[in-house]
Formats: sequence, C-alpha cells, structure tokens
Amino acid sequence: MKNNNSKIDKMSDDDILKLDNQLCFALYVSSREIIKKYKPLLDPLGLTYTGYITMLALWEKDNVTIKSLGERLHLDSGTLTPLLKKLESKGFLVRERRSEDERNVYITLTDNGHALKKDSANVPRQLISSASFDDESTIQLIKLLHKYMASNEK
Amino acid sequence: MKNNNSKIDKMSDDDILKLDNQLCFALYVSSREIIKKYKPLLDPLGLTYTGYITMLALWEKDNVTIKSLGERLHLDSGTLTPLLKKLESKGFLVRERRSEDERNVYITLTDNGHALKKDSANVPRQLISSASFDDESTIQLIKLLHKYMASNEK
DNA sequence: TACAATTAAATTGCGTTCAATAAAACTGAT
DNA sequence: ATCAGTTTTATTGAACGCAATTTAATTGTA
Repeated sequence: MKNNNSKIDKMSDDDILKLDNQLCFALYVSSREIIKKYKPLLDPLGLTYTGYITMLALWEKDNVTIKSLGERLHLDSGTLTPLLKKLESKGFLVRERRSEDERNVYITLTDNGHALKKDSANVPRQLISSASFDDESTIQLIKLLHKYMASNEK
Repeated sequence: MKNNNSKIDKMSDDDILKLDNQLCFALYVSSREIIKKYKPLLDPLGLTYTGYITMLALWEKDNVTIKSLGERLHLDSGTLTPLLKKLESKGFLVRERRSEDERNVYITLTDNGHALKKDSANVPRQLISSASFDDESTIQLIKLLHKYMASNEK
C-alpha cells in the first residue's frame, strides 16, 4: 500500500478521457436525473428543487443569515437572493434585516413554512419506494459522497 | 436478507428530511463542486464544462446525430443545439444535414476538434493530482454512480 | 396517392448557478 | 472620529437544463 494513486496514473490518454471513466460525468448525470425525479413530487407543494433543498435546510434550522444558509447549501447570494424572495412571496418565510447589523438578512419560517414540512416527509419516501436502488447502496453512496465533499474542503 | 429496504423505512420524519441523509443533496453539491474545479482548467482550452463533456463524447465517437449524442450525454436539443452551434463557431466541429434524412443533424469533428484532445488529456490528470481523494474511492464512487444510473433506466 | 402520426431539431421561456461588480454597513487602526 | 479595508447582500450577465411548443421531414396506412 505504498501508493494509493497508481491505477489512474497508469491509464492511457484514451482511457483517461473516456466518458465512463469520469467521476464528474457520473456525478453530473446522476445529479440531474435525481432532480428530474423530484419534480413531479415537488410541483404539488409549490416548490422547485432548489426551493425544496432550501426548505430542508431551514426546517433543520431557521432564523439564520443568507450567508450561513449559503454555506450550508453551497450556494451564493446570486442564487439565494432571488430564490428566497420567491419563497417569501409564497408565504413560506420572512426576510428581515435587524438593527444589530444591518448587513445581514435573517430568514425565518412562517407558520405555512413550518406546516409544509409535514407534507414533505412523503417526498423522500415516495422517491425511495419507486426506486430500484437498494438502501445499502444508497447509504454507501451518500457516505462516499460526503467523503468526497470533505476532501474538497482543503 | 428478507428486506433490503428496511433501514430507511424505519426513519422518523425528522431524520428522513435531514439534508445530510439526502442522496439528492450529496449528488447536487458534489456535482457542482467538481464542475467548479474544472473551470480554470477548461478556460484556457476555450471550453465550458458542458462543451468539454460534449467533446469527450465526440472524441469517442463523432459523425453522430444530435439525438444520439443527447442520449449519450442525457441532454436534449434545447441544451445541445445552442451549445453545438457555439462549438461549431469555435471551429471544433461541423453540423450538417444529409439528404438521406433531412431531419437529422450530424456532428463531425474538425481537425482542430481532434487536435484539442491532446491538450485535454492533462485536464483529468491535473484534477486528480490536485485532489486529496484516493483512486480506490474514486473508482468505487464511479461504480456506484453507474449502478445508480442503471437502476433508473427502468 | 393523400394524410394522419411520428420523428428530429430548433425555439421559447423559466429557473437556476456562478463570476464579477456594486452598494451599504461595519470594523479597526491610527 | 476618520477612513481604508472587510463583510454581507444585491445586481448583472453569460451559460446552462429542461419542459413545452413549433417546424420540417419522413413514415405508415387507408
């Protein structure tokens, strides 16, 4: 176990450029495919996929600044500002600056925003039950992806 | 081993909605993060990420219709038509209809398009060498993702 | 042969993502 | 207290993705 990066180094130029050998392509396709599967489940809730992910973060912890929400979701204000305005206009949350530090915008869920959580618990269950991907693989995949993400944070 | 889907079924509503338990979120973040890492390597080649993925597919097999390219890349004409026009304007490929069936548009690489392949072999190598994610995990992750994708094709 | 149905691209419009920039508020060192 | 630097959002512009529609070409069938 001297060198744990030997396999890929030894690949030919041809092999290293093959689509099916790219981690990025597998991630890119898988990510878009799974998002597409959420759409019909989220439409009735009035949520886009990004809106849903944002609500997941807020159900865990709201009363947070856009900055900290962005760190949790790996999204910046360019994406979040218009999205949060839309979620506010739908009545799921409130955006407000506070006198302590007028730069920050705090996001707080409304009663409707909290209520949406109940309806949403069905979303992952429906997705899982319709999938032919077993739990063990799902859990292992999530674990590997978290390991991958952690390896990118320096 | 009677039931391979027992773990997730037994989760509470709260747990099942936790961001860190979502396969979709792990995929979504990982995909965007890896694409961001490609950007500085692709800029000098004059390629966007989607352009790069498209070229990877074409280096494996060109002289294909937009439809078959779209199936390979899991992209539709709404994404590919403008992208292929841009790649054509950069001189990497040619789009042409043929008299056999005027509906199809065939994509063929130009000499410049083929030549770009040599410069590109460094892209995955640089990415891998800068990453702190080991080969074994990478290979295992790609394998699991392919299994996931296959499970979605009915 | 007509012509309805199908197929492949192109177009349109919405909603992201993200880099770059701007604007406003705050901080810290002098 | 001042003001240069930093921080937090907001804005802008480019490039996707994708659903829905349109257009043109082809196919199948009465």
